[in-house]
Amino acid sequence: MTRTVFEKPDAIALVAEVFRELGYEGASMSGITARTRLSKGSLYHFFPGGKEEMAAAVLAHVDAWFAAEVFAPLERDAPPAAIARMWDAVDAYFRSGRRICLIGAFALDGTRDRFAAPIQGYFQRWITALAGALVRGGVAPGMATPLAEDAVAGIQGALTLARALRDDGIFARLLAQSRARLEAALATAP
Amino acid sequence: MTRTVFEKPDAIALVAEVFRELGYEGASMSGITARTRLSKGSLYHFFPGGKEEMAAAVLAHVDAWFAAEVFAPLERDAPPAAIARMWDAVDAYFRSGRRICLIGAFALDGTRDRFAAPIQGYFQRWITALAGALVRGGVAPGMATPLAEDAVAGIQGALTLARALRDDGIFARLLAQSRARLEAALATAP
DNA sequence: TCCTGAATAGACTGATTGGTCTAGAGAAGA
DNA sequence: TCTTCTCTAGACCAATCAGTCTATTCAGGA
Repeated sequence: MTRTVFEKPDAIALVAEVFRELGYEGASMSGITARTRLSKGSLYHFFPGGKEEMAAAVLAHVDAWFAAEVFAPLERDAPPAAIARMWDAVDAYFRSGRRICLIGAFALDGTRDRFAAPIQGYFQRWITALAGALVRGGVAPGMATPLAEDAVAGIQGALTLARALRDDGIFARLLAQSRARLEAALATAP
Repeated sequence: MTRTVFEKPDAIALVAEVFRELGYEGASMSGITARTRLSKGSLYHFFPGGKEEMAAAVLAHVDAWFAAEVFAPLERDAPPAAIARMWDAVDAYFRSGRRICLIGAFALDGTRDRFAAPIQGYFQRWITALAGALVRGGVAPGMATPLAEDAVAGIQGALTLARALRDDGIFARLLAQSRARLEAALATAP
């Protein structure tokens, strides 16, 4: 019998795709084993806490990606470049709306209470980092947070509409509108 | 033994709240019977097709409410009044973000494929009706659809953020921003 | 008053669930 | 080569799942 050896990061990425496709409750252990080709033995070896630990690991994995590619640049780099990078990263990550935001989906799900802290932390940090970049870019502090909230909400809404309408163009169209609003705010800033 | 008699519309409303709370996959029959206080006998009497028929009835019920309270007025009434009514209806229906959009949640869920047609129809009609009202209000046809898409996406995103952040104020704040954008577009229209 | 049929309650069933456990494969160091 | 330890395979388990079925309760018409 051939033995394919995985490492934990591989397992997390595979499991993430299953949760993305089926949702937390919809992803049964048999569904996960079938799609990932990982046996129950492997899965429980990597995630002794079972499904809940798998989901927590997946959320942490997504959060880490955004922290490195989006949040940290927003907190660190020059505002216009960091914000431009954010839009590009978002479009690439969500594959023009064909991929969903697991953290957003979990927020709407019955799963919300179980993972409240990481879900809240992810969005909170995103909004705070973006608002901070806007302020550093010259936007009035009182305007920065509403603008940031609007941009993040716009992205989540765009993902919902892209999935609902199965329209490949709408995600990019909506992103372009949100992006233009932020750039207009930066352009009129002192 | 006391016998509490329900009618189908009552059953639909009760079941809708359970799906809202637990999601489609997360709502087991025992969970539904426990929360609605309807026995399996009653449930399968009203919905012989089981869970799937329950969910379809619930989606149709939500769609009918929006059709009557939002879409038809947008298609029929004077644009500024109809659009104002839309914002008020949305804020009231979603209870300032404490209630979620079942149709939006199903769109992100693994349930999406099962209910693709009603989900797509709901959002499509909303966007078309709103864009039509904007055009009748003097907005350039080329601008109306992007504006309408942006408004509907903004509402869905606001629901996601309200749930994720557990912030009672953010939903109203985001709605006010989207509303102001539409009103600005109408005000500058000829 | 007796029917009829809609509505209800909940025991029951086979399939599936999340999770456990044993057996063994294979890589790495001694 | 032998030993050790990580990882894999999948049989197995109790609990729960969606769905069926029978018995019963009522309300309304005849």
